[in-house]
Amino acid sequence: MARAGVTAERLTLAAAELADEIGMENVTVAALARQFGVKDASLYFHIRNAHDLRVRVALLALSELADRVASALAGRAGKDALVAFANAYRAYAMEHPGRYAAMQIDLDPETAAASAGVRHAEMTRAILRGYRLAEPDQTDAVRMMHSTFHGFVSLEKTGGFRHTPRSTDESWARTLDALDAVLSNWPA
Amino acid sequence: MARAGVTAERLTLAAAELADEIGMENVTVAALARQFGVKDASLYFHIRNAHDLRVRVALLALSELADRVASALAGRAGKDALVAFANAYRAYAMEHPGRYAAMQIDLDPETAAASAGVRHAEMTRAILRGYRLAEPDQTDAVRMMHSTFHGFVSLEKTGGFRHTPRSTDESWARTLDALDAVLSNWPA
DNA sequence: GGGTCCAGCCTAGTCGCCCTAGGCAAAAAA
DNA sequence: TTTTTTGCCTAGGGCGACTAGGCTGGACCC
Repeated sequence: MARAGVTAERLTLAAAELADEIGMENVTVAALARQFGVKDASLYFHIRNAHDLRVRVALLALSELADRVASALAGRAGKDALVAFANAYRAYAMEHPGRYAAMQIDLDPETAAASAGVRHAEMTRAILRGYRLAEPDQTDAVRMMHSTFHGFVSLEKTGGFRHTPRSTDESWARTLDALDAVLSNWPA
Repeated sequence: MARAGVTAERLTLAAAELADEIGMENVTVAALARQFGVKDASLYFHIRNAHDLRVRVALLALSELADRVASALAGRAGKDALVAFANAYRAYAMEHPGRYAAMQIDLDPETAAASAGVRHAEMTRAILRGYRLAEPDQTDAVRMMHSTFHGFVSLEKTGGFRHTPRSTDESWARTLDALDAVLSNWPA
């Protein structure tokens, strides 16, 4: 019998693409097996279980996102860097809704510590160097930034902004202006 | 055979409480039936299907949250109102993680239009009256506010802030200060 | 009080998914 | 070539979503 050449990496990538097409909640071990022309039981040689698969997709997504943010950030500083970061983040979420959804599962601490989430956090802090914030304001500002980005993207995707005609692109741009303003003048 | 007295309302409430205890993703029709000492098939007389149940829980949660925000807001204005709104929002999400998770499913437009989400939106706009913002800045500001609240709560819950020792309560308070500052001085 | 109706429960059964156990053949190693 | 490992298979159990069809307790009507 010809072997399908399944590996954990190929499974993870296929799961990520499937997630972007049909939604993460519909990515099942059985559906994935079908894509490879293989029985579902066979996949358990490569992944531990369904949760393991989701974690792998989340880690892939975190790493891809960190890469995109990193290259968007190259050579920029201040508001320029803030906007580049934010746009890279939102663009990734819009292009890859399934991967973005996968990123939201909570990883156990050691997995999270070994993930690209760390690079992500470092880049966020790097942006704030342009705004000269000392601790603990810096941590608070990082958290606010991240909250704004994630909250906006998440509400946009679940239709939380649909009831108003205003363009979400415009609102996004103005939100970034506001964020820049408050970071430049962080209240005591 | 003694009747269990199941109604759609009681099912919805029980599902909401179950969600807060074991997580929305574990609220199944079968589990709910067990709580009522009834077979799962029997529940289909009261709810259309599993999705219908989730929508009912979401609507219940939206309505409860709108009530709490409304009473928190009574008699307040300006930053006072902003903080009261935000704290009511976050407190609800922390007390009722399952209900909060249920709120995130996307409702079809007409259901959403008939939901308490509308009251919620009105109250958000009411807060902004204290900051004297005209359209379209008002809409942008509403979106930013909502993004910040939802993003913060959501990241806090999925452990996105765990890698830094800083108290999340403190960060939350400072984030609200920052939001107040930027709303008071919205960039042109 | 007896008959009718039907809401509210039931059993039985289908299907899809998750996962384990054990078998067999192809590919790789010895 | 022989042995080992690897990658797939079939079979099967458990659980959840949902449908079809049957029984019954209680409300209403005469």
